[in-house]
Amino acid sequence: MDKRISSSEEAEVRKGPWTMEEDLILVNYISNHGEGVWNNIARSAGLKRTGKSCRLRWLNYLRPDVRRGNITQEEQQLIMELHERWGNRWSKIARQLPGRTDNEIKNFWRTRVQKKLKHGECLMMNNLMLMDDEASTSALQVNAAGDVNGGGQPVCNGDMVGGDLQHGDGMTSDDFSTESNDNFWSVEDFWLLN
DNA sequence: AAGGATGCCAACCGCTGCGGG
DNA sequence: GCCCGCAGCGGTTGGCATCCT
Repeated sequence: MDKRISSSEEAEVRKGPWTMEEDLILVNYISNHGEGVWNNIARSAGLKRTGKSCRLRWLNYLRPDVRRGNITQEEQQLIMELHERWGNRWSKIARQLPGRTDNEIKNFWRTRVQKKLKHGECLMMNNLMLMDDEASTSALQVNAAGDVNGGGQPVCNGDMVGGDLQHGDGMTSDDFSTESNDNFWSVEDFWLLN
């Protein structure tokens, strides 16, 4: 390896949260030149980011068709079904949900669904342990392996409807605006700016 | 009101597959 | 057939926000 090059390049590469300026540069560049080889985009646009990082930022945040905000009940249902069918194929699942990114779905699954499932599993385990020690372990294995199958899904769905969805339903448009607040800015602003 | 715990999300990292030279 | 570079994917982490005690 050429240490000279790698060290100087490393010093150039920026990491961490994207600034508004960087976002603007990337959006402008892509709207002018279109998508292409990401490493070239990063270089040509004058961004001190890796192509990988640019791609991720574009796909997950800056794309004009990206939908942000709460996952709707229909989407949750669909995610459940697709996950049951395909497992952790997030990109595949995301393609069935227009405007949603694999990252978003993955995060959604990990933070909410999985925890609900875990909770459901705990409740289930408690019940089973009351019934029979041996049976509880085997039942748990089946549940864990089958993910949202069987016992998982009802618990999850019911819980979600009671918990997250009362958020989601009541907040849809409102939440969209607050979602992109703080140090982040609405993507629509970008496209308006452009 | 303050501090700690928890949840959520953006971004990074490492691996894999694919296409071109 | 092999090597290299790139894109895409899934897992993981860090930091901020919110909630709870």
